[in-house]
Amino acid sequence: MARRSQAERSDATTGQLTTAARRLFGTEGYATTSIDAVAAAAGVTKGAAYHHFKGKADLFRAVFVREQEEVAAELERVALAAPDSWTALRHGVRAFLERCTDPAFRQIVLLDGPAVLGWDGVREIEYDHILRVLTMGMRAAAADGRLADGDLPIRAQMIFGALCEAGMLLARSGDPAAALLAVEAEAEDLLSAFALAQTR
Amino acid sequence: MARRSQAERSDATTGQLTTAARRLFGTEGYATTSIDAVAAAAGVTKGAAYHHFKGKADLFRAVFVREQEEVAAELERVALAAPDSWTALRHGVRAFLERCTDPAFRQIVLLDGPAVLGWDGVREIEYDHILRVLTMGMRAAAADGRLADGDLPIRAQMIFGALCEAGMLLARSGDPAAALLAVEAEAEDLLSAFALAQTR
DNA sequence: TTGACGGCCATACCCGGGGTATGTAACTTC
DNA sequence: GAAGTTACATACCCCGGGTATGGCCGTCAA
Repeated sequence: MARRSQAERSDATTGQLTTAARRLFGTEGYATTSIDAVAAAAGVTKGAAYHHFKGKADLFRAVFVREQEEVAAELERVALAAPDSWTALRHGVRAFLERCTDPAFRQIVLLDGPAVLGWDGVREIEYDHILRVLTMGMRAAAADGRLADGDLPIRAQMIFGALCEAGMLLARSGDPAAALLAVEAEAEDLLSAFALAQTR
Repeated sequence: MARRSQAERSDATTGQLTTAARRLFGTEGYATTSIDAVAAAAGVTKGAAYHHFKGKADLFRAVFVREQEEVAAELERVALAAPDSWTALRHGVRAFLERCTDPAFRQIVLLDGPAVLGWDGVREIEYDHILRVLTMGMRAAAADGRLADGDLPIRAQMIFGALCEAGMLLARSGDPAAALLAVEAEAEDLLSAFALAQTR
C-alpha cells in the first residue's frame, strides 16, 4: 500500500465502517448485527470501530445522520426544481415515499432509529435535515397563500409521521405502483387539510 | 401458601411477569432491561419466564398486546359515549393523546414496539386494536357524510402515524396543557382534510 | 536526519445477559 | 397412590458489547 497520511487512513476506515454498517444494519437490523460483523465486512477489526466510534449506538448514529443528510439533500434538490411552492411540496412527498422503497432506509430510519437513539435523538437530527426541509417547504407554501396559518413545526411533524406510516404501508403492498398512487392521493388530501379555504 | 390449581399458579405468574415487564420495559427500555431483572421484580426466576414465554421478544409482545387492548377498549368506550360520529372521532383523538402522556406507553408502543416486533408485527396487532377502532370511527363518520370517500385503511393508518408523532411531541413540550390544545387543533384540521366539502 | 510523541488499529480479555438443559416439587389423572 | 404432566428453580453455555494493552506508522520538532 502506498504511503498514506493519517487523515486519509482515518477517512477511509470510517467510510468503510459506515458503509458496511449501513448494509448490515439495513438488512439484518440493529440488534442482530454485531460490531465484529460490521468490522469484518469493512475489512478491519473491532478495535478500529471502537477507535472511531464511542460504541455500537454511536456507529448507528453516524449511519442515521448520513441517511438523513442524503434524503434532505435530495428533497431540497427536488423542491428547488419545482416551479412553485405547492408542487415543490408534492414532489417532495413523492421523493420521500420513493425513498421508503429501500428496505434499508425503512429499517434504519423508521424502525431502529427511535429505539436506538431515543425520540429526542432522532428528533434532534431530523430537525436539521428532513424536518427542516419539510418545514421550509410548508413555510414557503404558507407565504404563497397555499397553507393557512397555524403551528407550522407541529404541523410538519405530524405530516412527517403520516408520511412515514405511508412509506411503510406502500412498502408492504403487493402492488407498490398502485399503492403509491393511492398513498399520494391521501397525502395530498392531508396537505389540503391546511388549505387556505379551510376555517376552523 | 394455600393449595392452588396449576391454572391459578400460571395465571398469577404470567400476570406478575407481564406487570413487572411493563414497568421495566417502560422505564428502562427494552434493550437495557434483562430477563433476570423482570423475573426478580416479579418474584420468580428466569426459568419461570422462559417457561411461559418463548423469549424476551415474546414477553415484550405480551406486554405490547395488553397495552393495545387497554387503549382500544378505552377508545371504544369514549366513542360509544359520544353523541355523534364526529365528536366520537375528536374525543378518541383526545383520549389517545392523553394516553401518550404516560412515558411507559410511549416507550413500549411507539419507540421499542416497531424495532422489537418489526413493522409487520405491530401492524398485525394494531390492526386488531387501535387501528380497528380508528378505522371503525372513520367509517362511521363517512357513513354520516362527515368524511369524503377514499381509501379508509390507508387514511386511518396515516392519521395514526400523525397522532403518534403528535403524542411524542406534546410529551416533550414544556407546557403539556398548551401543547395539547395546539396539537388537537392541528389534528382536527387533519381530519378535516377528508371533510366532504373537499374535492380533489 | 532522527528521535520522541501521538494517532491508528489489532489482539486478548472481561463480563453481562439471552438462551438451554436438567433437576425437583407440586398438581392432575387414572 | 402411582404414573405422568405442569410449573418452576438451578446451573450452565456462549455470543457479543466493551476495555486494556501493545505494536506499527505518520507527524513534528530539534
